[in-house]
Amino acid sequence: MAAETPAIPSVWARPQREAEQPVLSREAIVREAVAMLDADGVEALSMRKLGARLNAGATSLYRHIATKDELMELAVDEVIAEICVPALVGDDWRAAVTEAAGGFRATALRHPWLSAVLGQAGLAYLGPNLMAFSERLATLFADAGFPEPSRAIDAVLAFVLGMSVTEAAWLSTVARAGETETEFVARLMPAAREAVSGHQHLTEAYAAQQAPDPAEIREAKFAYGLAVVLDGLALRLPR
Amino acid sequence: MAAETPAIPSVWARPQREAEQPVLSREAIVREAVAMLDADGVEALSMRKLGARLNAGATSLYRHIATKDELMELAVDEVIAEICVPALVGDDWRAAVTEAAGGFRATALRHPWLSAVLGQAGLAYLGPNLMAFSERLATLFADAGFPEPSRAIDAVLAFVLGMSVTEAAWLSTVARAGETETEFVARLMPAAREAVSGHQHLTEAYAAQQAPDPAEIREAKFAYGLAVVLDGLALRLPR
DNA sequence: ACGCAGCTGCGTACAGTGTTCGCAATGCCG
DNA sequence: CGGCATTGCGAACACTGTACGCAGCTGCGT
Repeated sequence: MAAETPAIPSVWARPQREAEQPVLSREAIVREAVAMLDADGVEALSMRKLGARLNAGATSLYRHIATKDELMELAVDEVIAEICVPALVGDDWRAAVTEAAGGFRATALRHPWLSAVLGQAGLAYLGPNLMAFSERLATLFADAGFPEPSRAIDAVLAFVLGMSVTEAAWLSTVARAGETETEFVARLMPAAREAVSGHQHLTEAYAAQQAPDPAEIREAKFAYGLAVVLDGLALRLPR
Repeated sequence: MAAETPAIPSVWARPQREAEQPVLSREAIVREAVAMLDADGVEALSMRKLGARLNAGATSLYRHIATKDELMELAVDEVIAEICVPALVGDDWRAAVTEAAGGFRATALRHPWLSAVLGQAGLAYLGPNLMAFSERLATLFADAGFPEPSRAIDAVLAFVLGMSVTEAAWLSTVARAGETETEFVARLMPAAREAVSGHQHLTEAYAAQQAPDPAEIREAKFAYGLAVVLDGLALRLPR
């Protein structure tokens, strides 16, 4: 086996920073990680693959990031920034909260891995974007006149998170199967019928919901539940 | 290197089914898996370790279980069985729903890995115990006279799941640190103060909640949010 | 202008993961 | 007693996250 050519030292021989790919940075890593997570889900993200996408070795990433878990925290905070919480205009706090809740749901569905990560690490993150999100929510509820804004926030966030977790997990399963939601539902029908057999109310419920589009059902569920929560909160407003 | 001794065939030489440990069965595997998950969390469960705990090789488990994901589904359904939903007596549906919700939360906190798994798979499982749970909830809400029982169920389940996910993830983090909740809170204080600095309402909220026991705060949050949801649902009862 | 320190990238290596496959042993049934 | 289906298992494969030490580049102080 011949040794490699001794590599004449020349400017032209040197690779000149690999096609001018900009340097590895924490921001670039997080951005690319989010892209990979969006594209192929949480189990498709490995340090080696991520490094390859950035024209870098796997272990180079560790110069900018302590551990994969930390990378996940950063990715979470990155997408949290997408949610926008409107300020309160007039006294229509319901509209504002509804928009914020819808924004959270939209983000969770756009990045279905988010729910899985939150399930493992909770909302205990201290990232700046999550903090800003919470603060905007807090001002919203405080401006609306709620006596215990943080309690109200916790209630609506719990509902929104629970809904989003369920929906996102379902969508991930559908995506893994590589089918559309309607196809998947059709293919799951036999097993579902079998599972609910012998349970009277469940069978009725299954028979009842026959909307053309499963996405509409999900959206209606979310709207209904959110309205319930907001109604409950409204009772706690002074006057 | 000498070959092993040729193993004289004798009754006494044969291991006689390894200390009379009962045979490997699906139920035994799931039971032990739940025990390991409870003890050391979701990342401590590996097929090899699980096999070792059952005096078996890792790959022997695959005779009874198709894949680790399937094992997780079985584990989830196993612990779901712990939640008991009371039947409706009289017209006090709030008490019944509150008890069911509390049961869900208690189970989720007793098995903190549950939320992590549900975060990846949602409530889309079709296990018999989950089905029975849903059916009992459905009869409860139907008996209470709700026009759309499944909508009501979805709303309260979303809230309960969201709360439980958050709490369980927090508790898992605390457990990984190997401290009590109060210790961990104390150690996290500086970082938290730093994170909320510059956010007026958050700072106030942090200053406000100074209960002696963090567990009490969590419980109060849950009770408050659940009351909100139930109030909202009550408005949807006919009459 | 030069030397040196520190930062960045990376190849190798390690311990561990889920899962497949072929082989051995066992228990059951005719 | 013979054959068969089931069960357990060791080895192997393709991966994973990450520690470590070495190379090269950059920029600073003198």
